[in-house]
Amino acid sequence: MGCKSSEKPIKPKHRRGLWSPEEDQRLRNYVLKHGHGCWSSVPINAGLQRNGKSCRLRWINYLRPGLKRGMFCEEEEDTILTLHRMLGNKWSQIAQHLPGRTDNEIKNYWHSYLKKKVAKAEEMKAHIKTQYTSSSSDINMDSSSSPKRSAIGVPIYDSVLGHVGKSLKCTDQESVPQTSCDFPGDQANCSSFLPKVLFAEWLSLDHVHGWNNIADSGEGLISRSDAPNSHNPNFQFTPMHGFSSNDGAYGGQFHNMQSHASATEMFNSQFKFEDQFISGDDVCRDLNMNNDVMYI
DNA sequence: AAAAGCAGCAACCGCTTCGAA
DNA sequence: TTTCGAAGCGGTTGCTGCTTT
Repeated sequence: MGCKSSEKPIKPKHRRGLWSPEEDQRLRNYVLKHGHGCWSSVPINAGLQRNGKSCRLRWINYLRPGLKRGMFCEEEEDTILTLHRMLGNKWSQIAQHLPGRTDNEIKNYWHSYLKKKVAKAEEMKAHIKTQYTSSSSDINMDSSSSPKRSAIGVPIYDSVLGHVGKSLKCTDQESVPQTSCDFPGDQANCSSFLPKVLFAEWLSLDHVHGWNNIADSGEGLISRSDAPNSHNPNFQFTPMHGFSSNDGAYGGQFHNMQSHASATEMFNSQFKFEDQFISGDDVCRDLNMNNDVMYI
């Protein structure tokens, strides 16, 4: 920061509005050739009648190489929903976990589509809830099989009915029906099959692909026997690739977690699932955490 | 066929943070 | 320590194209 440009900007009249292809070309050529350096000098040097801020935005949101254009795929949608639930409107942080997507794009997508989808699903869920509470005698609502408990390990918008089946990804091929809960009546069933805890969100790709490293570094996160393999159907990765261990919302925190207490604190401060706000105590009570290793 | 309404997206605005002087 | 300018970020606006009436 603190770019000290020798050329003092002489209050030029800045063009506004949509960018023309020529402007895009100029900016692209300039940045690719020289780098942006100080954004306020970019429009001057590139011969654009825009302000630096506008150039920066145009570059970041549209011209930057590697940007994905077009529809969001299912995985990306899930990731946004999950991260939004955890982080709120931290679009830039969310964008960090979606390579090729910009914060602006994600924000727009949220406002124009996902927000409504979530709201609709919540509405639906509320409706279902009222139906169940009015005829709950045949539904086992004890703590071990209630949707609340099941939801603990699934920081995904399981209420987004369109995603219930997809997001929850019941991975136990043998014992779990391959249903996607297509109709409301399935929701209770489906939740009872949910894997109990999913911590994949806190893992970086390194951790996903390099369990040896974790063990070798003594930075036990999850016991090695629980590493994802075919014998461990409860283990699951969500589509959240790229969670870095030090800049991610949880990566760093989780790795620095030194005790049950701090884990609880983190849960308490960060996790709000659905309309049931589950405390970290609730979660940790069900876990056996020792020496920085979390057994599931 | 035309007007009104709506949705999606790009861009702008204003505030905050950060780093250099 | 303070000041200033640049960058970053999230909220909002406004344009455009599509759909509905």
